[in-house]
Amino acid sequence: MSVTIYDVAKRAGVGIGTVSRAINNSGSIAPRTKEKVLAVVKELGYRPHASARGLARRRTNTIGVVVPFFTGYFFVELLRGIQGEVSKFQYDLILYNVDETNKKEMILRKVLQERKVDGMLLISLEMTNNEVWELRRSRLPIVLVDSYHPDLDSVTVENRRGAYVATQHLIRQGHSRIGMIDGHLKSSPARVRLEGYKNALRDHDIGFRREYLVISDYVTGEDGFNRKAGYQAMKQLLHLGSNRPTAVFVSSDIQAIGAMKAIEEDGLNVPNDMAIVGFDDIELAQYIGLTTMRQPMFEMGKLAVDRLVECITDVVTNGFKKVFHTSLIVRNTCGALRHQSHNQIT
Amino acid sequence: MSVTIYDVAKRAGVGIGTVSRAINNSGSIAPRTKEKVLAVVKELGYRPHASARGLARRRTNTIGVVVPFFTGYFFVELLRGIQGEVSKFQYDLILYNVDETNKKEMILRKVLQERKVDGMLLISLEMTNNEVWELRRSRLPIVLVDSYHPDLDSVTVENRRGAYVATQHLIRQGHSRIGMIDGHLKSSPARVRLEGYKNALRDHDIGFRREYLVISDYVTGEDGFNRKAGYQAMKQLLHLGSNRPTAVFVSSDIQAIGAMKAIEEDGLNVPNDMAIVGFDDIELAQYIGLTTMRQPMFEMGKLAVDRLVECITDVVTNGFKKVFHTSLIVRNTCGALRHQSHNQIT
DNA sequence: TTGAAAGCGCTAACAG
DNA sequence: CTGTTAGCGCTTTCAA
Repeated sequence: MSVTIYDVAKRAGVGIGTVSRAINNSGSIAPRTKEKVLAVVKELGYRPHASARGLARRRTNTIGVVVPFFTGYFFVELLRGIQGEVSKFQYDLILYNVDETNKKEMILRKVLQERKVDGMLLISLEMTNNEVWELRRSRLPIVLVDSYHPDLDSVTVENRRGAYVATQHLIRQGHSRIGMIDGHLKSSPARVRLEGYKNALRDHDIGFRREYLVISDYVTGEDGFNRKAGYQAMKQLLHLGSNRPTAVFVSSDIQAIGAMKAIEEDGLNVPNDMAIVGFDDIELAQYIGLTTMRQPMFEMGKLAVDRLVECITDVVTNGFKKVFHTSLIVRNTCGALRHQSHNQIT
Repeated sequence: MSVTIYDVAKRAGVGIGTVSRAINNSGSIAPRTKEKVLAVVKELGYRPHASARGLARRRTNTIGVVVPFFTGYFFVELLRGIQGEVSKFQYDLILYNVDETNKKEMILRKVLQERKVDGMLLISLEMTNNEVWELRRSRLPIVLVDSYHPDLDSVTVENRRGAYVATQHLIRQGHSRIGMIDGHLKSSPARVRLEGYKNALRDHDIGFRREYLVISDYVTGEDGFNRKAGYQAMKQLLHLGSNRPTAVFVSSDIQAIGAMKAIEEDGLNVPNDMAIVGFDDIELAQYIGLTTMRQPMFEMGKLAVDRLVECITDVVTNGFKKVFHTSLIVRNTCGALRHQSHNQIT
């Protein structure tokens, strides 16, 4: 069958212990022996069997990423960052998807007990205290990405501030009837962005109007951060007729794209009839000239992996919290550049 | 530490063999015993250790997906289909990414020898005869997706026919100066689509003009199926001035989006000055009204997994070839609907 | 420095 | 039907 450590040992005329030491540069081993063994390893094309090694070493060199649904573009960018960094550390990556069938608790329990992974990245996942307690008890290294819990390491973004700045930007363009389209409030970024939006209104003495807030949860089981949800939400705002807002802060770019479709269908113009600011800065935002709050998704993924690997390999103390900044990217949909030339593709 | 099969056995007052039989419903076991064991399993929250099981059983219940880069939107759709089906079969999914650092051969060898997965899906990966030979020798079940080799199972799409239909559609709109923007020719879909394009021209007595064909390989290391590449390629076509084509078949929607940006920047209009047909039907195609050839990405992923699992669990004969059909989705960028109303979001 | 041997936790063959 | 035992392939003491 496959070549094993015994084959290598026999061929090199040594014991299997020596082979193991050679390939792991562990213990002490004579340079000459090591060389000889490594030559045989290459000759036979030997590579340790992952399960055997995992069993003996209690480490799989695999990390798990748990994502709620395929949240789409945000997640893809993040995954890019994660994937690159993971493979840099010579780890493999298992993708766990939570949805209606695979409930979060089930997956977490499964992952914790099977010990198929050495650590986990939980993406945009709201954790209850109970769940956190279980996680900590299992001693499996965990890093939260795009969500927060005081007792776990996390990599997040300044959602409150970001939403605040976005809203403020709209206010500064002279708007006072400013709506918001948000994702489902079970998502904590969605909740926090709503706060930021409200704070900005309050600080500028603009009253919050319930009818100007639309929470997208159009499709059950999803988080509302998708194009259709944005489309539906904007339709709802447009039904307000002449009372409609003149500007809307949309909680994700992909929803903003849907929203703009709705506006266009109504024969209205962005930004003249309705100004829009999104959130995320996905690749397409640039293309369609969407003003948005950039979050450094790629870097977030990368950093989360760095931290996770650190937790796995070193003994570290808990309490890592990294909060990335968002930045306002002004393009055409907010009206600020109304009389300037279009931006270039870079 | 973690609860093992011994803990369960002791608590239930049986041997470990019995526990194993109970949780695997293998061998024969008295209903009462089984019940008792299962109760203890639940009580203790026992779950077999993946590595130990993998070692003993020689099966990991994991499948690997190898993708070249993150080919973007096409891949995301595919992954959706794959992920859903994989978890339906109770498998986990390891994502391997091939890029400059992680060369294809390295990854394949690694995967074949580590035996971390029970089977592999290779996405859009061109395989040499040599590689195929090694794959077959390893006896690891493999299914090719979006690429083809006579000696391996594969799930593909009618690229030639698709490109033919797209081009023909443009011809039928009255165009005779028809260009093509293609991905890098190391990608077999790119090559085959080029053939389809040429065939359509030939069958309609239109000469192939070298200057109307632009191969995007703008960014090294990528396959050209991205927005910037499409943008650059269209720029190049527009440099032809009044000799430029009046219609272009673009090999992927995401390139088409870039191409349309270039057209717009030149102050030209789609479809009046330049008609466009794309390929893929990614989610955004609908939004921007892009006429395109739809390929059933989700279904392709699903079917590939079905077949792979079949290969893993049953003894099957080689030679599975599924070719999905493409279908022309007429929207606004080809000019066919010039005088009709816009399409709706569905 | 190195070989031999004892597990790692589980499955599966083998007695009973 | 069920307990015992021999591996699965590797890492890691423990002597030598």
